[in-house]
Amino acid sequence: MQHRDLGLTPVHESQDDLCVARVPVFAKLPRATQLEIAGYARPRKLRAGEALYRQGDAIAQLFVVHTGTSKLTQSRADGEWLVRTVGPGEVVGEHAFLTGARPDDTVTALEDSQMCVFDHRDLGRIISAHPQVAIEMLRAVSTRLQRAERRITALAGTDAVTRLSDYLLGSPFARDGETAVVTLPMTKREVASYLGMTPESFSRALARLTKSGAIEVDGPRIRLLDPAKLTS
Amino acid sequence: MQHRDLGLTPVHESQDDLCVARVPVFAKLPRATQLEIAGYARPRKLRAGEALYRQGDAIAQLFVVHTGTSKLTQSRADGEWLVRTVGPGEVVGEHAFLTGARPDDTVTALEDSQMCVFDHRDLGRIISAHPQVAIEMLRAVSTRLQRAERRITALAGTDAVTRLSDYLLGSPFARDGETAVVTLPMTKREVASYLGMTPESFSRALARLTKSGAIEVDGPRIRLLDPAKLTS
DNA sequence: CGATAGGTTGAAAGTGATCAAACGCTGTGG
DNA sequence: CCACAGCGTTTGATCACTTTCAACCTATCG
Repeated sequence: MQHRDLGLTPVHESQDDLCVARVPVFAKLPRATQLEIAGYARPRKLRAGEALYRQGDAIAQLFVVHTGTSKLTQSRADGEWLVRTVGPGEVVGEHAFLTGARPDDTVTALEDSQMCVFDHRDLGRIISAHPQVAIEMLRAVSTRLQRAERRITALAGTDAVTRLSDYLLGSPFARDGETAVVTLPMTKREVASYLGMTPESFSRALARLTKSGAIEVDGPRIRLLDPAKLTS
Repeated sequence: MQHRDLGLTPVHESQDDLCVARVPVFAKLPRATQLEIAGYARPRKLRAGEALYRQGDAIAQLFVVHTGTSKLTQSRADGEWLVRTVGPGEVVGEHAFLTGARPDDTVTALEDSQMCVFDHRDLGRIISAHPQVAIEMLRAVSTRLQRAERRITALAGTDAVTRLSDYLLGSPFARDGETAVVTLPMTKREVASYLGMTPESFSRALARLTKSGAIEVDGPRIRLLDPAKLTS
Protein backbone atom coordinates (compact mmCIF):
# COMPACT_ATOMS: atom_id res chain seq x y z
CA MET A 1 0.00 0.00 0.00
CA GLN A 2 1.12 3.53 -0.56
CA HIS A 3 1.77 5.80 2.27
CA ARG A 4 5.18 5.60 3.72
CA ASP A 5 7.23 8.33 5.30
CA LEU A 6 4.67 10.32 7.17
CA GLY A 7 7.01 13.10 8.04
CA LEU A 8 8.23 14.20 4.66
CA THR A 9 5.51 15.03 2.24
CA PRO A 10 6.63 14.52 -1.34
CA VAL A 11 5.87 17.17 -3.92
CA HIS A 12 3.60 14.98 -5.96
CA GLU A 13 1.12 14.99 -3.11
CA SER A 14 -0.09 18.45 -3.98
CA GLN A 15 -3.12 17.15 -5.79
CA ASP A 16 -4.18 14.75 -3.08
CA ASP A 17 -3.64 17.51 -0.63
CA LEU A 18 -6.07 19.72 -2.45
CA CYS A 19 -8.57 16.94 -2.29
CA VAL A 20 -8.20 16.37 1.41
CA ALA A 21 -8.27 20.04 2.31
CA ARG A 22 -11.37 20.91 0.34
CA VAL A 23 -13.57 18.22 1.74
CA PRO A 24 -15.72 18.83 4.84
CA VAL A 25 -14.71 15.53 6.39
CA PHE A 26 -11.10 16.66 6.58
CA ALA A 27 -11.43 20.43 6.37
CA LYS A 28 -11.17 21.19 10.07
CA LEU A 29 -8.04 19.17 10.68
CA PRO A 30 -4.68 20.83 11.20
CA ARG A 31 -2.58 21.12 8.09
CA ALA A 32 -0.06 18.52 9.17
CA THR A 33 -2.81 15.98 9.74
CA GLN A 34 -4.32 16.72 6.37
CA LEU A 35 -0.98 16.03 4.72
CA GLU A 36 -0.61 12.79 6.59
CA ILE A 37 -4.05 11.65 5.57
CA ALA A 38 -3.36 12.67 2.01
CA GLY A 39 -0.63 10.05 2.12
CA TYR A 40 -3.25 7.34 2.36
CA ALA A 41 -5.30 8.65 -0.52
CA ARG A 42 -4.98 7.68 -4.14
CA PRO A 43 -6.42 9.93 -6.81
CA ARG A 44 -8.91 8.62 -9.32
CA LYS A 45 -10.32 10.25 -12.40
CA LEU A 46 -13.59 9.41 -14.08
CA ARG A 47 -14.98 10.51 -17.40
CA ALA A 48 -18.62 11.38 -17.80
CA GLY A 49 -20.66 8.21 -18.04
CA GLU A 50 -17.96 6.00 -16.56
CA ALA A 51 -18.82 3.83 -13.56
CA LEU A 52 -16.90 4.26 -10.31
CA TYR A 53 -18.09 0.88 -9.13
CA ARG A 54 -21.02 -1.43 -9.72
CA GLN A 55 -23.49 -3.27 -7.56
CA GLY A 56 -21.74 -6.40 -6.30
CA ASP A 57 -18.19 -5.39 -7.17
CA ALA A 58 -15.54 -6.58 -4.74
CA ILE A 59 -14.41 -3.15 -3.67
CA ALA A 60 -13.91 -1.95 -0.12
CA GLN A 61 -12.99 1.64 -0.62
CA LEU A 62 -14.07 5.04 0.46
CA PHE A 63 -14.40 7.67 -2.24
CA VAL A 64 -14.33 11.34 -1.47
CA VAL A 65 -15.58 13.43 -4.37
CA HIS A 66 -13.27 16.24 -5.31
CA THR A 67 -14.81 17.57 -8.52
CA GLY A 68 -17.80 16.63 -10.65
CA THR A 69 -21.12 15.07 -9.78
CA SER A 70 -22.15 11.44 -9.94
CA LYS A 71 -25.33 9.48 -9.55
CA LEU A 72 -25.92 6.56 -7.23
CA THR A 73 -28.45 4.04 -8.51
CA GLN A 74 -29.94 0.74 -7.42
CA SER A 75 -31.03 -1.92 -9.82
CA ARG A 76 -34.09 -3.93 -8.92
CA ALA A 77 -36.38 -6.35 -10.67
CA ASP A 78 -38.61 -3.45 -11.62
CA GLY A 79 -35.92 -1.28 -13.14
CA GLU A 80 -33.22 1.08 -12.12
CA TRP A 81 -33.87 3.69 -9.43
CA LEU A 82 -31.91 6.76 -8.60
CA VAL A 83 -30.96 6.79 -4.93
CA ARG A 84 -29.18 10.13 -4.79
CA THR A 85 -26.58 12.28 -6.45
CA VAL A 86 -23.21 13.12 -5.00
CA GLY A 87 -21.16 16.23 -5.53
CA PRO A 88 -17.83 17.71 -4.41
CA GLY A 89 -17.11 17.18 -0.73
CA GLU A 90 -19.43 14.22 -0.42
CA VAL A 91 -18.51 10.67 0.30
CA VAL A 92 -19.55 7.39 -1.31
CA GLY A 93 -18.76 3.76 -0.69
CA GLU A 94 -18.49 4.13 3.06
CA HIS A 95 -20.55 1.03 3.72
CA ALA A 96 -18.17 -1.17 1.77
CA PHE A 97 -15.27 0.71 3.31
CA LEU A 98 -16.50 0.21 6.85
CA THR A 99 -17.79 -3.31 6.68
CA GLY A 100 -15.97 -4.94 3.80
CA ALA A 101 -19.34 -5.88 2.29
CA ARG A 102 -20.01 -5.53 -1.41
CA PRO A 103 -21.93 -2.46 -2.45
CA ASP A 104 -25.52 -2.91 -3.55
CA ASP A 105 -25.51 0.25 -5.57
CA THR A 106 -23.78 1.56 -8.66
CA VAL A 107 -22.07 4.92 -8.93
CA THR A 108 -21.76 6.56 -12.34
CA ALA A 109 -20.15 9.88 -13.15
CA LEU A 110 -22.43 12.48 -14.68
CA GLU A 111 -19.51 14.74 -15.51
CA ASP A 112 -15.78 14.29 -15.66
CA SER A 113 -14.83 13.84 -12.02
CA GLN A 114 -11.95 13.48 -9.62
CA MET A 115 -12.01 11.46 -6.42
CA CYS A 116 -9.78 10.50 -3.53
CA VAL A 117 -9.73 6.81 -2.79
CA PHE A 118 -9.08 5.26 0.64
CA ASP A 119 -8.63 1.55 1.21
CA HIS A 120 -10.44 -0.49 3.82
CA ARG A 121 -7.18 -1.70 5.29
CA ASP A 122 -6.12 1.84 6.18
CA LEU A 123 -9.33 2.64 8.00
CA GLY A 124 -8.28 1.55 11.45
CA ARG A 125 -4.97 3.34 11.25
CA ILE A 126 -6.43 6.63 10.12
CA ILE A 127 -9.15 6.69 12.73
CA SER A 128 -6.97 5.54 15.59
CA ALA A 129 -4.50 8.28 14.82
CA HIS A 130 -7.14 10.94 14.20
CA PRO A 131 -10.40 10.31 15.96
CA GLN A 132 -11.68 13.67 14.80
CA VAL A 133 -11.96 12.18 11.33
CA ALA A 134 -14.33 9.58 12.68
CA ILE A 135 -16.53 12.19 14.24
CA GLU A 136 -16.73 14.10 10.98
CA MET A 137 -17.56 10.95 9.08
CA LEU A 138 -20.20 10.09 11.63
CA ARG A 139 -21.72 13.51 11.18
CA ALA A 140 -21.75 13.11 7.42
CA VAL A 141 -23.27 9.64 7.42
CA SER A 142 -25.77 10.51 10.10
CA THR A 143 -26.91 13.57 8.17
CA ARG A 144 -27.45 11.47 5.10
CA LEU A 145 -29.39 8.95 7.13
CA GLN A 146 -31.59 11.69 8.44
CA ARG A 147 -32.27 12.91 4.92
CA ALA A 148 -32.99 9.40 3.74
CA GLU A 149 -35.48 8.80 6.54
CA ARG A 150 -37.23 12.04 5.78
CA ARG A 151 -37.42 11.08 2.14
CA ILE A 152 -38.99 7.78 3.12
CA THR A 153 -41.87 9.44 4.89
CA ALA A 154 -42.25 11.83 1.95
CA LEU A 155 -42.40 8.99 -0.56
CA ALA A 156 -44.88 7.10 1.55
CA GLY A 157 -47.25 9.92 2.25
CA THR A 158 -47.44 12.58 -0.41
CA ASP A 159 -48.63 12.89 -3.98
CA ALA A 160 -46.58 13.66 -7.06
CA VAL A 161 -47.05 17.42 -7.14
CA THR A 162 -46.17 17.76 -3.45
CA ARG A 163 -43.05 15.64 -3.86
CA LEU A 164 -41.94 17.77 -6.77
CA SER A 165 -42.65 20.98 -4.85
CA ASP A 166 -40.69 19.80 -1.83
CA TYR A 167 -37.86 18.74 -4.09
CA LEU A 168 -37.70 22.14 -5.76
CA LEU A 169 -37.80 23.98 -2.45
CA GLY A 170 -35.03 21.78 -1.10
CA SER A 171 -32.74 22.05 -4.11
CA PRO A 172 -29.77 24.37 -4.40
CA PHE A 173 -30.67 27.34 -6.56
CA ALA A 174 -29.15 30.31 -8.33
CA ARG A 175 -30.57 33.81 -7.97
CA ASP A 176 -31.87 35.68 -10.97
CA GLY A 177 -32.95 39.05 -9.70
CA GLU A 178 -35.80 38.38 -7.32
CA THR A 179 -36.52 34.78 -8.18
CA ALA A 180 -34.72 31.54 -7.50
CA VAL A 181 -33.76 29.29 -10.39
CA VAL A 182 -33.25 25.58 -9.82
CA THR A 183 -31.30 23.64 -12.40
CA LEU A 184 -32.06 19.94 -12.57
CA PRO A 185 -28.86 17.95 -12.07
CA MET A 186 -29.79 15.27 -14.58
CA THR A 187 -32.32 14.38 -17.22
CA LYS A 188 -35.93 14.76 -16.12
CA ARG A 189 -36.29 11.03 -16.53
CA GLU A 190 -33.78 10.48 -13.74
CA VAL A 191 -35.07 13.16 -11.46
CA ALA A 192 -38.46 11.49 -11.82
CA SER A 193 -36.89 8.24 -10.68
CA TYR A 194 -35.44 10.03 -7.66
CA LEU A 195 -38.90 11.28 -6.77
CA GLY A 196 -40.41 7.84 -7.19
CA MET A 197 -42.51 8.52 -10.26
CA THR A 198 -42.52 7.92 -13.99
CA PRO A 199 -41.18 10.50 -16.46
CA GLU A 200 -44.74 11.05 -17.65
CA SER A 201 -45.99 11.87 -14.17
CA PHE A 202 -43.05 14.15 -13.62
CA SER A 203 -43.85 16.03 -16.80
CA ARG A 204 -47.47 16.38 -15.80
CA ALA A 205 -46.56 17.60 -12.33
CA LEU A 206 -44.34 20.27 -13.87
CA ALA A 207 -47.18 21.21 -16.20
CA ARG A 208 -49.60 21.60 -13.32
CA LEU A 209 -47.25 23.79 -11.33
CA THR A 210 -46.61 25.88 -14.43
CA LYS A 211 -50.31 26.33 -15.09
CA SER A 212 -50.83 27.46 -11.49
CA GLY A 213 -48.15 30.09 -11.96
CA ALA A 214 -45.82 28.65 -9.33
CA ILE A 215 -42.95 27.92 -11.69
CA GLU A 216 -41.68 28.49 -15.19
CA VAL A 217 -39.82 25.75 -17.02
CA ASP A 218 -37.05 26.31 -19.53
CA GLY A 219 -35.32 23.05 -20.32
CA PRO A 220 -33.48 21.95 -17.18
CA ARG A 221 -33.94 25.37 -15.61
CA ILE A 222 -36.93 25.96 -13.38
CA ARG A 223 -37.77 29.44 -12.12
CA LEU A 224 -39.62 29.50 -8.84
CA LEU A 225 -41.99 32.36 -9.58
CA ASP A 226 -44.11 31.91 -6.49
CA PRO A 227 -42.54 29.73 -3.80
CA ALA A 228 -45.55 30.25 -1.55
CA LYS A 229 -47.64 28.21 -3.97
CA LEU A 230 -45.20 25.35 -3.61
CA THR A 231 -45.61 25.21 0.15
CA SER A 232 -49.30 24.24 0.06
CA MET B 1 -27.11 -13.53 30.25
CA GLN B 2 -23.88 -11.66 29.81
CA HIS B 3 -22.78 -9.67 32.73
CA ARG B 4 -21.63 -12.22 35.10
CA ASP B 5 -19.91 -10.92 38.13
CA LEU B 6 -16.29 -10.42 37.28
CA GLY B 7 -15.20 -9.81 40.77
CA LEU B 8 -13.82 -6.33 40.51
CA THR B 9 -16.98 -4.73 39.24
CA PRO B 10 -18.27 -2.16 41.71
CA VAL B 11 -21.81 -2.87 42.72
CA HIS B 12 -23.30 0.39 41.58
CA GLU B 13 -21.91 -0.12 38.11
CA SER B 14 -23.77 -3.30 37.52
CA GLN B 15 -26.64 -1.73 35.65
CA ASP B 16 -24.66 0.59 33.39
CA ASP B 17 -22.17 -2.13 32.85
CA LEU B 18 -24.82 -4.51 31.69
CA CYS B 19 -25.98 -1.96 29.22
CA VAL B 20 -22.57 -1.24 27.77
CA ALA B 21 -21.48 -4.84 27.51
CA ARG B 22 -24.57 -6.13 25.78
CA VAL B 23 -24.64 -3.62 23.00
CA PRO B 24 -22.86 -4.30 19.67
CA VAL B 25 -21.35 -0.82 19.58
CA PHE B 26 -19.37 -1.55 22.73
CA ALA B 27 -19.33 -5.33 22.81
CA LYS B 28 -15.90 -5.85 21.29
CA LEU B 29 -14.09 -3.48 23.61
CA PRO B 30 -11.88 -4.72 26.40
CA ARG B 31 -13.53 -5.01 29.75
CA ALA B 32 -11.68 -2.07 31.24
CA THR B 33 -12.74 0.19 28.41
CA GLN B 34 -16.33 -0.88 28.79
CA LEU B 35 -16.25 0.06 32.44
CA GLU B 36 -14.76 3.42 31.62
CA ILE B 37 -17.44 4.11 29.05
CA ALA B 38 -20.09 2.96 31.44
CA GLY B 39 -18.94 5.84 33.61
CA TYR B 40 -20.25 8.28 31.03
CA ALA B 41 -23.60 6.59 30.74
CA ARG B 42 -26.72 7.39 32.68
CA PRO B 43 -29.53 4.87 32.87
CA ARG B 44 -33.02 5.79 31.81
CA LYS B 45 -36.23 3.86 32.17
CA LEU B 46 -39.33 4.24 30.07
CA ARG B 47 -42.78 2.83 30.51
CA ALA B 48 -44.78 1.55 27.58
CA GLY B 49 -46.27 4.49 25.70
CA GLU B 50 -43.91 7.03 27.21
CA ALA B 51 -41.92 9.26 24.85
CA LEU B 52 -38.12 9.22 25.01
CA TYR B 53 -37.97 12.52 23.18
CA ARG B 54 -40.11 14.45 20.75
CA GLN B 55 -39.57 16.15 17.42
CA GLY B 56 -37.98 19.52 18.16
CA ASP B 57 -36.92 18.82 21.74
CA ALA B 58 -33.68 20.42 22.80
CA ILE B 59 -31.88 17.18 23.50
CA ALA B 60 -28.41 16.24 22.30
CA GLN B 61 -28.06 12.75 23.59
CA LEU B 62 -27.30 9.31 22.33
CA PHE B 63 -29.56 6.53 23.52
CA VAL B 64 -28.51 2.93 23.46
CA VAL B 65 -31.42 0.57 23.90
CA HIS B 66 -30.88 -2.03 26.55
CA THR B 67 -34.28 -3.68 26.85
CA GLY B 68 -37.65 -3.19 25.19
CA THR B 69 -38.61 -1.95 21.76
CA SER B 70 -39.58 1.55 20.70
CA LYS B 71 -40.94 3.19 17.60
CA LEU B 72 -39.48 6.16 15.79
CA THR B 73 -42.04 8.33 14.03
CA GLN B 74 -42.13 11.50 12.00
CA SER B 75 -45.01 13.91 12.04
CA ARG B 76 -45.86 15.62 8.78
CA ALA B 77 -48.70 17.73 7.49
CA ASP B 78 -50.34 14.57 6.21
CA GLY B 79 -50.17 12.61 9.42
CA GLU B 80 -47.75 10.57 11.41
CA TRP B 81 -45.48 8.08 9.72
CA LEU B 82 -43.50 5.26 11.22
CA VAL B 83 -39.86 5.52 10.28
CA ARG B 84 -38.57 2.38 11.98
CA THR B 85 -38.56 0.44 15.19
CA VAL B 86 -35.60 0.04 17.49
CA GLY B 87 -34.79 -2.87 19.76
CA PRO B 88 -32.09 -3.92 22.23
CA GLY B 89 -28.58 -3.12 21.07
CA GLU B 90 -29.71 -0.42 18.68
CA VAL B 91 -28.98 3.24 18.91
CA VAL B 92 -31.20 6.32 18.56
CA GLY B 93 -30.65 10.04 18.71
CA GLU B 94 -27.20 9.90 17.16
CA HIS B 95 -27.92 12.79 14.85
CA ALA B 96 -28.69 15.12 17.73
CA PHE B 97 -25.79 13.63 19.67
CA LEU B 98 -23.32 14.20 16.85
CA THR B 99 -24.43 17.56 15.56
CA GLY B 100 -26.25 19.20 18.42
CA ALA B 101 -29.26 19.72 16.16
CA ARG B 102 -32.77 19.09 17.37
CA PRO B 103 -34.29 15.78 16.39
CA ASP B 104 -37.00 15.79 13.75
CA ASP B 105 -38.45 12.55 14.95
CA THR B 106 -40.20 11.26 18.02
CA VAL B 107 -39.31 8.08 19.88
CA THR B 108 -41.97 6.30 21.89
CA ALA B 109 -41.59 3.13 23.91
CA LEU B 110 -43.77 0.25 22.82
CA GLU B 111 -42.88 -1.74 25.93
CA ASP B 112 -41.28 -0.91 29.23
CA SER B 113 -37.70 -0.17 28.28
CA GLN B 114 -34.28 0.64 29.61
CA MET B 115 -31.71 2.79 27.88
CA CYS B 116 -28.22 4.13 28.38
CA VAL B 117 -27.90 7.84 27.81
CA PHE B 118 -24.75 9.63 26.64
CA ASP B 119 -24.40 13.39 26.51
CA HIS B 120 -23.17 15.38 23.57
CA ARG B 121 -20.41 16.97 25.67
CA ASP B 122 -18.81 13.59 26.34
CA LEU B 123 -18.71 12.61 22.69
CA GLY B 124 -15.28 13.99 21.88
CA ARG B 125 -13.73 12.53 24.99
CA ILE B 126 -15.09 9.04 24.44
CA ILE B 127 -14.10 8.86 20.81
CA SER B 128 -10.67 10.38 21.26
CA ALA B 129 -9.91 7.88 23.96
CA HIS B 130 -11.45 4.93 22.15
CA PRO B 131 -11.51 5.33 18.38
CA GLN B 132 -12.80 1.78 18.03
CA VAL B 133 -16.12 3.03 19.37
CA ALA B 134 -16.32 5.46 16.48
CA ILE B 135 -15.74 2.70 13.96
CA GLU B 136 -18.49 0.61 15.47
CA MET B 137 -20.86 3.53 15.48
CA LEU B 138 -19.98 4.27 11.88
CA ARG B 139 -20.74 0.69 10.99
CA ALA B 140 -24.08 0.86 12.74
CA VAL B 141 -25.16 4.14 11.20
CA SER B 142 -23.92 3.18 7.78
CA THR B 143 -25.84 -0.10 7.90
CA ARG B 144 -28.99 1.75 8.79
CA LEU B 145 -28.38 4.17 5.96
CA GLN B 146 -28.03 1.31 3.56
CA ARG B 147 -31.30 -0.17 4.73
CA ALA B 148 -33.03 3.17 4.44
CA GLU B 149 -31.82 3.68 0.90
CA ARG B 150 -32.98 0.24 -0.09
CA ARG B 151 -36.35 0.94 1.43
CA ILE B 152 -36.58 4.14 -0.60
CA THR B 153 -36.26 2.28 -3.87
CA ALA B 154 -38.79 -0.29 -2.66
CA LEU B 155 -41.34 2.36 -1.73
CA ALA B 156 -40.90 4.09 -5.04
CA GLY B 157 -41.21 1.12 -7.30
CA THR B 158 -43.44 -1.65 -6.05
CA ASP B 159 -47.09 -2.27 -5.26
CA ALA B 160 -48.65 -3.01 -1.91
CA VAL B 161 -48.57 -6.81 -2.06
CA THR B 162 -44.92 -6.83 -3.12
CA ARG B 163 -43.94 -4.43 -0.35
CA LEU B 164 -45.71 -6.59 2.21
CA SER B 165 -44.08 -9.74 0.82
CA ASP B 166 -40.62 -8.21 0.95
CA TYR B 167 -41.29 -6.99 4.45
CA LEU B 168 -42.32 -10.43 5.65
CA LEU B 169 -39.34 -12.09 4.02
CA GLY B 170 -37.01 -9.56 5.62
CA SER B 171 -38.48 -9.75 9.11
CA PRO B 172 -37.05 -11.76 11.97
CA PHE B 173 -39.05 -14.93 12.45
CA ALA B 174 -39.56 -17.80 14.84
CA ARG B 175 -39.60 -21.40 13.63
CA ASP B 176 -42.65 -23.55 14.13
CA GLY B 177 -41.76 -26.94 12.76
CA GLU B 178 -41.16 -26.44 9.07
CA THR B 179 -42.63 -22.99 8.67
CA ALA B 180 -41.46 -19.55 9.69
CA VAL B 181 -43.70 -17.36 11.81
CA VAL B 182 -43.32 -13.61 11.73
CA THR B 183 -44.79 -11.61 14.59
CA LEU B 184 -45.67 -8.02 13.76
CA PRO B 185 -43.88 -5.69 16.18
CA MET B 186 -46.79 -3.26 16.44
CA THR B 187 -50.38 -2.76 15.47
CA LYS B 188 -51.18 -3.46 11.84
CA ARG B 189 -52.07 0.18 11.47
CA GLU B 190 -48.48 1.14 12.25
CA VAL B 191 -46.87 -1.55 10.17
CA ALA B 192 -49.01 -0.26 7.31
CA SER B 193 -47.57 3.20 7.89
CA TYR B 194 -44.07 1.73 7.79
CA LEU B 195 -44.85 0.18 4.43
CA GLY B 196 -46.27 3.41 3.11
CA MET B 197 -49.90 2.34 2.80
CA THR B 198 -53.21 2.76 4.57
CA PRO B 199 -54.42 0.22 7.14
CA GLU B 200 -57.14 -0.80 4.69
CA SER B 201 -54.67 -1.56 1.94
CA PHE B 202 -52.55 -3.48 4.38
CA SER B 203 -55.50 -5.57 5.40
CA ARG B 204 -56.38 -6.27 1.78
CA ALA B 205 -52.80 -7.19 0.93
CA LEU B 206 -52.80 -9.69 3.81
CA ALA B 207 -56.10 -11.04 2.58
CA ARG B 208 -54.78 -11.55 -0.93
CA LEU B 209 -51.69 -13.37 0.26
CA THR B 210 -53.85 -15.52 2.50
CA LYS B 211 -56.19 -16.39 -0.37
CA SER B 212 -53.23 -17.37 -2.52
CA GLY B 213 -52.06 -19.73 0.20
CA ALA B 214 -48.78 -17.94 0.79
CA ILE B 215 -49.47 -17.04 4.41
CA GLU B 216 -51.82 -17.65 7.31
CA VAL B 217 -52.77 -14.83 9.65
CA ASP B 218 -53.52 -15.24 13.34
CA GLY B 219 -53.66 -11.86 15.00
CA PRO B 220 -50.17 -10.40 14.96
CA ARG B 221 -48.70 -13.77 13.99
CA ILE B 222 -48.18 -14.56 10.33
CA ARG B 223 -47.16 -18.04 9.21
CA LEU B 224 -45.22 -18.10 5.98
CA LEU B 225 -46.75 -21.23 4.48
CA ASP B 226 -45.17 -20.83 1.07
CA PRO B 227 -42.28 -18.37 0.97
CA ALA B 228 -41.77 -19.07 -2.73
CA LYS B 229 -45.09 -17.40 -3.47
CA LEU B 230 -43.84 -14.29 -1.70
CA THR B 231 -40.80 -14.00 -3.94
CA SER B 232 -42.77 -13.36 -7.15
C1' DC C 1 -73.11 -3.51 29.39
C1' DG C 2 -71.93 0.39 26.30
C1' DA C 3 -67.81 2.59 24.73
C1' DT C 4 -63.58 2.80 22.49
C1' DA C 5 -59.98 1.11 19.41
C1' DG C 6 -58.23 -2.05 16.08
C1' DG C 7 -59.39 -4.53 12.26
C1' DT C 8 -62.01 -6.04 8.12
C1' DT C 9 -64.88 -5.48 4.10
C1' DG C 10 -67.52 -3.05 0.43
C1' DA C 11 -68.40 0.61 -3.09
C1' DA C 12 -66.98 4.91 -5.15
C1' DA C 13 -63.52 8.19 -6.47
C1' DG C 14 -59.00 9.76 -7.61
C1' DT C 15 -54.37 9.29 -8.89
C1' DG C 16 -50.51 7.52 -11.11
C1' DA C 17 -48.95 3.87 -14.36
C1' DT C 18 -49.10 2.21 -18.80
C1' DC C 19 -49.50 2.27 -23.68
C1' DA C 20 -49.26 4.89 -27.73
C1' DA C 21 -48.27 8.68 -30.60
C1' DA C 22 -46.17 13.00 -31.72
C1' DC C 23 -42.87 16.77 -30.89
C1' DG C 24 -38.29 18.96 -30.89
C1' DC C 25 -33.57 18.76 -30.67
C1' DT C 26 -28.97 16.82 -32.10
C1' DG C 27 -25.85 14.41 -34.64
C1' DT C 28 -24.96 11.69 -38.83
C1' DG C 29 -24.55 10.52 -43.51
C1' DG C 30 -26.02 11.09 -48.11
C1' DC D 1 -27.79 21.43 -46.99
C1' DC D 2 -31.22 18.29 -46.07
C1' DA D 3 -33.18 13.81 -44.74
C1' DC D 4 -33.23 10.76 -41.28
C1' DA D 5 -32.55 8.34 -36.98
C1' DG D 6 -32.39 8.49 -32.00
C1' DC D 7 -33.33 10.30 -27.66
C1' DG D 8 -35.63 12.89 -24.20
C1' DT D 9 -39.83 14.92 -23.46
C1' DT D 10 -44.67 15.91 -23.81
C1' DT D 11 -49.46 14.85 -24.35
C1' DG D 12 -53.61 12.01 -24.69
C1' DA D 13 -56.52 7.89 -23.55
C1' DT D 14 -57.10 4.01 -20.93
C1' DC D 15 -56.48 1.01 -17.14
C1' DA D 16 -55.17 -0.72 -12.58
C1' DC D 17 -54.39 0.39 -8.31
C1' DT D 18 -54.72 2.68 -3.82
C1' DT D 19 -57.18 5.79 -1.19
C1' DT D 20 -61.22 7.37 0.75
C1' DC D 21 -65.51 7.01 3.04
C1' DA D 22 -68.58 4.16 5.26
C1' DA D 23 -70.43 0.30 7.64
C1' DC D 24 -69.65 -3.52 10.45
C1' DC D 25 -67.23 -6.70 13.43
C1' DT D 26 -64.69 -8.06 17.49
C1' DA D 27 -62.03 -7.71 21.48
C1' DT D 28 -60.90 -5.14 25.68
C1' DC D 29 -62.07 -2.26 29.51
C1' DG D 30 -64.26 0.96 32.59
